[in-house]
Amino acid sequence: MTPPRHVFLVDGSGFIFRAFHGLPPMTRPDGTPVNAVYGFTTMLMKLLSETDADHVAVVFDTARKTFRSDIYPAYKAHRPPPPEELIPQFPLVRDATRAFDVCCIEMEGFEADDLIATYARAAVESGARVTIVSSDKDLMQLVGASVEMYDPMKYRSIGEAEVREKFGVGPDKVVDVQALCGDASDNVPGVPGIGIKTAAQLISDYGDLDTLLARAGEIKQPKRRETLLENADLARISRQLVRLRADVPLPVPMEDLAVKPVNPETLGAFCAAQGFRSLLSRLKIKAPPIAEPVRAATAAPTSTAPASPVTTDYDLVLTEAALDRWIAEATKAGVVGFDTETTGLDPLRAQLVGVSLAVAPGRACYIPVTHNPPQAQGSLDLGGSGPVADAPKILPAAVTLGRLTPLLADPSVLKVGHNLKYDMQVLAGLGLRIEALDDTMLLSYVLDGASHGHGLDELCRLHLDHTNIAFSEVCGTGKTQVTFDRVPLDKACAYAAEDADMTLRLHRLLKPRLLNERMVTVYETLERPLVPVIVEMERHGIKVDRAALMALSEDFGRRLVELEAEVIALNNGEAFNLGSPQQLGKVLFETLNLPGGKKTKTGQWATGADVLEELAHLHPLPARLLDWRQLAKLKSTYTDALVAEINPATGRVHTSYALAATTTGRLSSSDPNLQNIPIRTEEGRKIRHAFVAEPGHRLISADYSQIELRLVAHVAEIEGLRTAFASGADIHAITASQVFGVPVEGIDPALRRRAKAINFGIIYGISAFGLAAQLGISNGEAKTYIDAYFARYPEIRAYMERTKEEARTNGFVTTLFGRKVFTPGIKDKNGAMRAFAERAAINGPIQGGAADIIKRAMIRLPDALSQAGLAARMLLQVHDELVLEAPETETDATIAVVRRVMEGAASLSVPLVVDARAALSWDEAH
DNA sequence: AGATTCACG
DNA sequence: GACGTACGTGAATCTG
Repeated sequence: MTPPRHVFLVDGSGFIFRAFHGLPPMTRPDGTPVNAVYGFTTMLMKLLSETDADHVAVVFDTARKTFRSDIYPAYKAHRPPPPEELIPQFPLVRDATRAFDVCCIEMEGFEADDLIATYARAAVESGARVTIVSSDKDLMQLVGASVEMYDPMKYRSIGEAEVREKFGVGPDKVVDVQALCGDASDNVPGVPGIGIKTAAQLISDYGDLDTLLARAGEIKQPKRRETLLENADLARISRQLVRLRADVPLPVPMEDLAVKPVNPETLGAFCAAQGFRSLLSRLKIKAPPIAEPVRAATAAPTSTAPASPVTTDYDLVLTEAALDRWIAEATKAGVVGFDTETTGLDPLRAQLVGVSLAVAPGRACYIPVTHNPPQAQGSLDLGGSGPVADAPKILPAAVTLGRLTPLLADPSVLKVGHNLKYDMQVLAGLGLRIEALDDTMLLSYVLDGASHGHGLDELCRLHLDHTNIAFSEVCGTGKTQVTFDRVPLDKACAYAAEDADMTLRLHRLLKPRLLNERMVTVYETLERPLVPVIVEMERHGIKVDRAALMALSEDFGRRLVELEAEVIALNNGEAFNLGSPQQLGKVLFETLNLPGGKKTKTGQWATGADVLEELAHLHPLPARLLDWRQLAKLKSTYTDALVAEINPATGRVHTSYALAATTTGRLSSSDPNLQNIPIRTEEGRKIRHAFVAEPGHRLISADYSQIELRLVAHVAEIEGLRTAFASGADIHAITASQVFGVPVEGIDPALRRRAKAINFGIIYGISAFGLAAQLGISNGEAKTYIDAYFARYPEIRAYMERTKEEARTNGFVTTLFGRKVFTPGIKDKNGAMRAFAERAAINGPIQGGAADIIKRAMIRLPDALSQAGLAARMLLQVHDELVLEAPETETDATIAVVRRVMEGAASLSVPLVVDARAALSWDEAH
């Protein structure tokens, strides 16, 4: 028997819980939930393929009762039973472990952590290194010279430095610190009032817990001294609870942990039974490497560079013949991974540098279009000799683009990209169009929502166990960063071809999931067709009146100076930074001694607008400061910033819409954000007034009236609201009348305002606290309103319960178009977290449904306009509003088409109503 | 980098 | 009984 050299101890129980909460729900064909099993299986597959460990075990907890409950009955006693969907997964995870021919270890009366401690000790004593696969902080006490931890979900190693970062002390003192600060999630009491920071300080000062407790009388702070003296026993008990036992008799001898080669058939059978088809296909791809296991090699590389599952064959295309071969191959395949490389991130300014194509996994090429590799110093090289002459010669751009154009336009060849919006923008600048496209970013977004990001690198790590070449590795960072056209061709090829290759591989994995996971409709009718529409909107941009904005900036700047002087004067001439909430808090509540100060959760004085408004009754300073803040915000975020965003080539402002960013399916806008242009105040509207139409044109603003409340009425089937909407009258007044039992004519503005606030509250998953804060009334009063509302519209309560239940069962809720809005935290043991998730779940179908409807309208609008012979262009989307620019002579006809398309984008049990107007500026059109 | 504040729907 | 809350975003600024 060879002694172990590197032992892997996997915390199975810990992983199950994290995977369950961290991964979107998945079910086997028979309905058994398997998301944690899937996460576990991929994790183990990855670990085993990458590590040089020669001994591996997965360690589990058994029953809830352990020796610790004898010491302290409350230990972990408050934990709720595991979620129902998790229970069937416990045995399956053990099956998964056995499918890899890896040992499962567990023992009555001991936690997995104690077994891990024991095996780690045994391994270290026999001279081996140990890696504990877990992120559980309770295991951090075991870290040492030969023992490290590895967090399998964050791909992060935890050594002494990371432990010190977490606990403020080295691993040997972790137990003492935990004994003092306790652990709420395990019900370890600790010493009341002592948190992790204080505990670390105390242990650092006194060396260890026993010394500290013996000398507690010397502590200066009276409060701290007393609690320590009083709770010394509690600290000692806590230490017993957190200290892991390393002396458990080994249930399985160490030599049994020796790694055995995986039997692909056993593993394949298991994956097939669970419906893990993506893993199955990966197994098949990996068939040769598995037949000759990576870990059989004694000097296997460490985990940083996982072996690629298939051999890669990346070709740098420099001749017309090669280019033609690749294009022919792509055409024959009918599907091609596609990516562009450019000189920058802004697609309107970036230059195309090269294009990569992938025709099969591992088979890809890079076609340079315009490269300017760095010239050797001092060599201007006009004579054709020297280093530059040795650089490979690329095809003329006109030839390359000429050959690519028909491929891109060919509707029978599917171009698969990742965030194709970007590539389409760049190509559009060269007059190239793409027909027939799929976007892996959008596929990932509709399938997995916000459970993880949708960047190419992240998806490759997640689904393909592959770490892409980093952009920074190719182009450098900071001052030494170069644009892609300066990168040597071989390096550029390796990077660019990989992106196209990985995109195609992701597509093979993600596209088939659409059908199983019922996402075909959302992807095909809402997401994919929106891409070219957004491309056009972004490229077109909107005109802003530069002179008007600059004049506003100056005006705001002058008034800011005046206001600052006034505020300083009101602070007895004492200068401070008006933009610093911290300094302002001191001025208000310490210098001026104003009452009613609240603290934020970090212990700072809260100085939000609501606080300042309250204080305005007592002192002139807060009101001045509010004015200052408003102008400072408008100047820095809008007037100054927007002028800087004007594209010199077009004279217009071009925002960027994120298509895969929000949890609910909405778009978001950035660089600059044109979805939060001011409107609520008079000063703010001046900024909106600077968004204008070109000469001879008009801006048209068309917005859905009350679309979210209409969706509530429809989705929750609220009869009272439905009839109210059908009548076409003022919805908030009708609500007020129905809820408060007053005839509509008798509704005063205050009552209407309350009804309006409740209507909004419903959309947000109402709470008495939230409504009270909104209306400035007591919680109790808010509750009576909500009760009255529920009494009048009983269907709303049923909807809320139904939606929460849907979220608990599935892990997501759905919109009327079938979009999934994931609801992480819906089963969190923390009540506040859970309540938050519940409100988000209630809001999901409403906000998401409205997002679906306007997306559908946006997709239909361009065709509808051109069929009507209208030249109008869509410029902006602001969630429930579309902004268009139309020739002056066509405004009425355009409004008619826009209204028809928007109102007809969905057929609900309540009418969809659109308000639309045309004017010279956005302010007047809205 | 995180917290705070505030602009929008 | 206390806790911390309205839902969803992005940008600027201060601070450690």
